[in-house]
Amino acid sequence: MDSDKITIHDIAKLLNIDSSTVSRALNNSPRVTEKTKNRIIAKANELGYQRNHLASNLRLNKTNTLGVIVPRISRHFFSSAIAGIEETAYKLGFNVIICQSLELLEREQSNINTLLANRVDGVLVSISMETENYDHFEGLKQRKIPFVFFDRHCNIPETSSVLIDDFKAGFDATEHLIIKGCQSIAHFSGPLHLEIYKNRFEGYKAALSKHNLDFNDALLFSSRLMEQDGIDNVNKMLALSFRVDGIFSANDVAAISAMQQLKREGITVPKDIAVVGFSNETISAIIEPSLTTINQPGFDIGRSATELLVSQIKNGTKHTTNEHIIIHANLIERNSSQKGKQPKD
Amino acid sequence: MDSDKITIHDIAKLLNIDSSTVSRALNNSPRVTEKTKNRIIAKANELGYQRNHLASNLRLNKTNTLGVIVPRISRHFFSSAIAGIEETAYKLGFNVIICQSLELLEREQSNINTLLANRVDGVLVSISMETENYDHFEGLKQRKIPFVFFDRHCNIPETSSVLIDDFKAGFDATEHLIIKGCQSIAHFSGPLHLEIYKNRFEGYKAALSKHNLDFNDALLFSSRLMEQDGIDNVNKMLALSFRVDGIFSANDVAAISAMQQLKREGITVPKDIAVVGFSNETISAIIEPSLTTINQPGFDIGRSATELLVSQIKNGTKHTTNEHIIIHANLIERNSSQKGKQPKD
DNA sequence: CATAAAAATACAATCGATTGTATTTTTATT
DNA sequence: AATAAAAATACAATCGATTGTATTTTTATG
Repeated sequence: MDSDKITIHDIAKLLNIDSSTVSRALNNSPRVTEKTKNRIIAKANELGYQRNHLASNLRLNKTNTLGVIVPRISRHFFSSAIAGIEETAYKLGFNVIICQSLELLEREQSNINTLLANRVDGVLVSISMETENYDHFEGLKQRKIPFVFFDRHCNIPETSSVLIDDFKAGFDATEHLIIKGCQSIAHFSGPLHLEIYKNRFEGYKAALSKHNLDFNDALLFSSRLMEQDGIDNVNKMLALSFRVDGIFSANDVAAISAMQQLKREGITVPKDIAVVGFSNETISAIIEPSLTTINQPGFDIGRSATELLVSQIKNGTKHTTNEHIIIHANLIERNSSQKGKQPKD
Repeated sequence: MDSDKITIHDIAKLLNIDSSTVSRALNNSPRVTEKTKNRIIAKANELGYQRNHLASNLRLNKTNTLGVIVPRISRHFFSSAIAGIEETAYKLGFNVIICQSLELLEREQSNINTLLANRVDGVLVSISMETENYDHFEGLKQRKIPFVFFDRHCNIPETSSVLIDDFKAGFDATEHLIIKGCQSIAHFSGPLHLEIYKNRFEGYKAALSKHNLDFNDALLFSSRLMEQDGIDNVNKMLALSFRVDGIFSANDVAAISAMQQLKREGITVPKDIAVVGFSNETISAIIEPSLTTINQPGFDIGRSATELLVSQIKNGTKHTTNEHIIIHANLIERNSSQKGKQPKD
């Protein structure tokens, strides 16, 4: 009945053998005969034995736990990534502790302390918008706790990451607008000290350049890409002395609030101004016009980052890894960029 | 330097006292003098001591971990609830393991096994749509692991839950439609074996009854309330021999896909048919027309459920609790229900 | 059959914190 | 100063699994 109180000692006693043999058998050690192994496993199943991870982990000095730091769980991209992380982690025998930075550097630091106190075996991080200073990751390095950045990474030596090719995605998004006929394309960027936004911006410039369009400083709007920022950007943009006919926004949230503000101002998307977003939030397929955007496969990124992290944990500290995995992100063409055509469903 | 390797024994040695005294001091036991307590605490801080929870938990036979089972992390309501759970749990000194059932009974059962194997101290559950059979919760009961339902609960004796008043919310939503002028209101329900949907449905009927409208069986559409279900429901509804002028959907997802299908069919919301949803997904404020809906405060529900669970854990198994907390859910009036008026932003 | 080599299993310490019991130290009382 | 009572601290076992070393059993070989 009290099947959760069964220990290897109980099994040992019932079988008249030593608990060390039971332990070895259950860990499939070659030091135990196949025959006794089978007896032990049979008895363990019969009793409903479940290994006590606390004891095991204490002895082995590990926790089998991964820490995750994301800006915000409720963002679709991050909740998908977490789904991928959890699923992969459980499969590989790890638990997961999730922390939100809420885009605040201070909270990100305290998250790391929480994870340190919990002695996690490794950490997955997508940094906050405020993070320009990476000192708080030194604590992890010192204690030789491996960590992997996903999506929002930073350029410090000897770290690993799982990313999309933000340069290419920015390029694709911008080129798409150009092909659709845009000549004067604004870019709504996030903080440019973050690699992802820098790279998307570089991609934007490269696409302009390829198509012989000049980059105009006045068309770059950098913000935190919150809802209000999309509105503010549109207002600033409309105050310019020349016309804009396309917007590439580095996230969907700002793209959508921008579209709404444009509508309020009597400007038609995509006829007057075409819009491309980034991330493929659930809502983007549903609003009208539906939003052309870059699909960031959150689940895959989470899975891949977890696999990479666990492989680093298993390899031990033999070599400080510096691996970078690129996950493919494709453009999803919807109505907000169909310049010249009437949007249809 | 190796501050994560400091143990109570190190402190004891340096101070020439016994490790048991150190342990007691750090746990603020009255058996240690204030003076030595201070010396010990000072030394612990100096060395950057952090308690090894594995060892402590092994001895105390607990994990300080809560399990959470939700249908899907990426649903806005659940990710908000999880945010509330995590925040509260960390404050109270607990970690959290999150599992997704993906609305599948089988996965829900295996989630419970995962949590059992991890020896969680308590579980928070929002059951899947498939769950009609509650045997898998028996395992928790047998091992005296307390669990609290939140939002999607079930009617088994001796359990606790944190809910909104679904009856009242259903009543409010329906009455709102009636007040706006609807006379023939369809209800898109979830599986009626689930308490929440049953109660919302009862609220719907009660509102009709209060306003002397007959309940018509043909206007009840029960489904899993996925995107496709909203579309299917609309099609069935339009095939009826009489006109419908309002829809109360038990979630936003189905409400939104229904609105889109209505639009495709050339029916105007809210003029021809007014719509009220349930849950206040992020998207609901953004689509056009914006969706009138019931706001379920996910964060608060998560917080409250966690507090309840932890109090049960701390009380031990002295008495099987049977507490039910009701969190207020308010109607958010938006454009989709403004019958007779033109929707505006 | 004897004996060395190999295989299988038992013994015992360990991970770090906790806690009942035993011992030492301090305080109070005469 | 002696002694009992009380307070402070030390000792040692424990939680359950793991693992290096020691011992026993089995197998192989002459």
